[in-house]
Amino acid sequence: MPVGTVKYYLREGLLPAGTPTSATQAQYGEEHVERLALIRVLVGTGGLTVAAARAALQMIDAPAPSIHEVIGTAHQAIGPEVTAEPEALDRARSLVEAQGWQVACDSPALAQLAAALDACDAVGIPGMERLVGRYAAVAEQLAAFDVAAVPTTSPADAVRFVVAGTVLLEPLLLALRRLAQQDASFRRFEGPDVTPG
Amino acid sequence: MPVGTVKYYLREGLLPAGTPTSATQAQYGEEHVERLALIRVLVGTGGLTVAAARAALQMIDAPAPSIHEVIGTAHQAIGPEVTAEPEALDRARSLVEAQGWQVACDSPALAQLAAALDACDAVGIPGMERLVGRYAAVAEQLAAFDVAAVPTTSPADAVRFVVAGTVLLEPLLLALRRLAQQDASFRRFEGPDVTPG
DNA sequence: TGACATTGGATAGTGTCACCGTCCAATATT
DNA sequence: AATATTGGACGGTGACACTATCCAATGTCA
Repeated sequence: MPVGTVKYYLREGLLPAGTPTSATQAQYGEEHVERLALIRVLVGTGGLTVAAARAALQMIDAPAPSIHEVIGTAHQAIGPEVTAEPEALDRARSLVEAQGWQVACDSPALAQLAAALDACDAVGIPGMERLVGRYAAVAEQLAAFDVAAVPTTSPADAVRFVVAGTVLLEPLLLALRRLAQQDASFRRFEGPDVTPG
Repeated sequence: MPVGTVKYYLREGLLPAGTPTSATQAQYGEEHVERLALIRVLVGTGGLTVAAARAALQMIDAPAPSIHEVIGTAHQAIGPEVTAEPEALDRARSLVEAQGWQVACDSPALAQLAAALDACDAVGIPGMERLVGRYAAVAEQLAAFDVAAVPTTSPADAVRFVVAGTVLLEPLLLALRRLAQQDASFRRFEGPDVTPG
């Protein structure tokens, strides 16, 4: 990892300064190395901006007492900032309500859902209602795994898991979906029989 | 939509030029408006770069005969370019094999999966094996919906659906997962009883 | 002890990306 | 004929994640 990048992360407050031993020297420990790995992963694989990564790391440094709160704050810090029309938000809210989900009515994920629905409408994806229902059912399964996997050993562990998991399992999920799509399309369109010709 | 942006898309080859009626005039039709909406959605909500969007649109303009091929090419065009170590790639491949999935052995989604797995390792997410297996099962469900929903009315419709669906259903899925997480964490951590205190 | 390399800190520069502003000449419009 | 609009070319802008340069102070080694 380039030195300049480390300095940049120090400057941006992602990486805490070492304990200074003199005017031009500071001591860094194992914790700093782990922190750097976490930053690289959040910014690199997770695709977070450094601002979002800073917010995420601050949550890890100062864990909120309630894990439910942590998840909400993590979503706030991590998710892309999306603005949606009020009526689109209402649609998203009613969809969530139809699923029987309890979510904060000002959650940024609602705006993200609203924007995604609007986008699908704009290009006219056929059979969206059915698809959304099934996606919601699947999302519920995923969330059950995620939340069940949150360690209860200590608040710090829980926060770290929530932040890292929320960010890192997204690319994992998308990659798996793509691979599964390739398999499914192979089964459906290439089939067991060779393409005639 | 600002005029400058439209000009930019024209310059970048995302939007085909209108039929010129004179040296300083050109005719645009409904198709161009639809195209603009598609572009906005791909680069806005879908988060594609203009280069990726151009590749995606080129697929729509010149549909490959086989839909399976289209999906592969779409993943190539749309997905982030990720490089992974050979051993990480092998791990991803063996995971895919364990699922019984048939995928092209050079699919970019494999590199994405490998990178995601490496990232999870780097920060030490506990219980990854179980989680990955469950995520894979869920991804299989999703892919089944997706592929079953591909219209067979015409190759053009199919390609359009695949490209738009691949891109747009990702933010939808992520938003739904976040909302479902909030609900699940509410149920687990806030519970039916009010926090004592 | 003295030459040299390294470090921390500050500052400014780089490359990329999506987009926006400006200009000009040619054409519509009134 | 006067004015407005358009297409096209070109350069500028702001955000972002770095990256290079400089300097003074310190560490290291002969």
